[in-house]
Amino acid sequence: MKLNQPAVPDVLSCIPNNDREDLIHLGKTDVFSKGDFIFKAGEASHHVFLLLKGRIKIYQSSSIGKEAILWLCFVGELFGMSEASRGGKRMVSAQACDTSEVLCIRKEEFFSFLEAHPQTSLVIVQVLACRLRVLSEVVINLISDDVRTRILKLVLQLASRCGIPSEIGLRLDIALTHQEISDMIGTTRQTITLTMGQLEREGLIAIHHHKIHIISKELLAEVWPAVL
Amino acid sequence: MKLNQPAVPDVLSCIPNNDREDLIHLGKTDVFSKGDFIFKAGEASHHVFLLLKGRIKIYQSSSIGKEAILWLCFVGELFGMSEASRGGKRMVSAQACDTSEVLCIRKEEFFSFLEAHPQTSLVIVQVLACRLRVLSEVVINLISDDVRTRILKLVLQLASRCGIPSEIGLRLDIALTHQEISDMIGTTRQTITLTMGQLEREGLIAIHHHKIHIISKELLAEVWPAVL
DNA sequence: AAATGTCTGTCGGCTGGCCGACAATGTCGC
DNA sequence: GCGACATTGTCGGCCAGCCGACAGACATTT
Repeated sequence: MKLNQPAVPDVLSCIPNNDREDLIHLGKTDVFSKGDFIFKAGEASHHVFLLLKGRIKIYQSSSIGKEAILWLCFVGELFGMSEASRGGKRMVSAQACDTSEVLCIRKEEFFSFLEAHPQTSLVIVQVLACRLRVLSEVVINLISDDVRTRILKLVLQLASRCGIPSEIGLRLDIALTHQEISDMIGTTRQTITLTMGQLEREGLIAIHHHKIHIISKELLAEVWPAVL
Repeated sequence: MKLNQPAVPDVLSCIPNNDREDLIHLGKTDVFSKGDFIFKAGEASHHVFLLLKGRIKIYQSSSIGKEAILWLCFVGELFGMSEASRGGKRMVSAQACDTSEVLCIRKEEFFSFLEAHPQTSLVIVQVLACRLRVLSEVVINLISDDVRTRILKLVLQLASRCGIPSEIGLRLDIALTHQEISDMIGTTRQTITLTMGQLEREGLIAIHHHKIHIISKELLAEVWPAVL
């Protein structure tokens, strides 16, 4: 199964302390409730966003109505930057998965901030590089793995970003619908229902209160090598 | 068909003039012949590379032996950066498609150069952002289009990067094998042979001397809207 | 010109996963 | 508690594209 989990730098905690203060004062905070859009594909891109609280999904819709979730954004991460850096229209949409607090920064201010803070610039380079690696991994998985494997890899990947120990193993601390999972690995809702059912029956994972638990020793060993 | 072709900033021509000089003096030039590896997956990543002449393909191999070509690198573009920024092993391989001249820069020197040249840093951010958009597009295409559409989109995409006018339409100025094409869109060599044959018979494209020519008015209109 | 390797063309069988359809089971607002 | 809506579970039919196999076409080397 061998997972190359690239460290995902969370911007806020990676930049120099005084830069952080300055950056936060650059924007104003907005609150979005579950389901609200921070921006939609097609809109002009004037801002860059920093997630202070909650969870955001970044996704792109295809011409035939399919949606691909390209990135789940956790606290401390920056988003909406790759389009803002070019200007022009948004290609992707950003939607709140939970009630979320977002710092909105005008792109002109953000980029002149970067120009004035070279160390933070380097952090941004690393963040983008990291996303690039993750997305490359998604491409490889799409072309070479079947759905079962893709689900397992997704679960492991998520575990390393938001897994918390529980009585029966490791719980992924986010509630996902089958539809969302399928949009993350490029398959259909029905296939997810089917395959996750199999994985559950095989004793690899369990679902409680809409959250995925990793319960097989083998899977746990991949995310948690230190403990076992 | 609607193609979102993001401008691909070629680093060399986008950075300030004096930065360019300095950057070039930072590294030493190496020559690779067709088929040579600039680096391979699994190696330690000590350098960042700038392509001065030729063409490089960046690809990743999966556990079951499939290869995904993630990026074709043209003159002026930087590569090997996203892994160098993290340190650790290469996840992808870089192989010369033609005889190529490459400027090799030690990563420490490169990143301290960036820190000292904030404007160039911003260009790098844009380059990465651009790759990210292209790769997102790849993901979307993989999950929602059939092979025929994926081939057409690839052809249009390549046309905008290396198309040159010819008597019968637009010629893509690179020789690609069917195997390479299939690695770029995530399918098999046989399917490419089959589908490209259909496209040729339909009069959309033509192959001469191993190079793809776009000959249908409709396709040309997508890459060349100004001319028609 | 023989030998060797790489690339293209073609075929048939097989199957993973898509699609539509429908029922059952939450879940939320009022 | 009761609709209204979102989510999950399940099934059968169907087909795009995978896989293996092999033959011919080129190109390169010796």
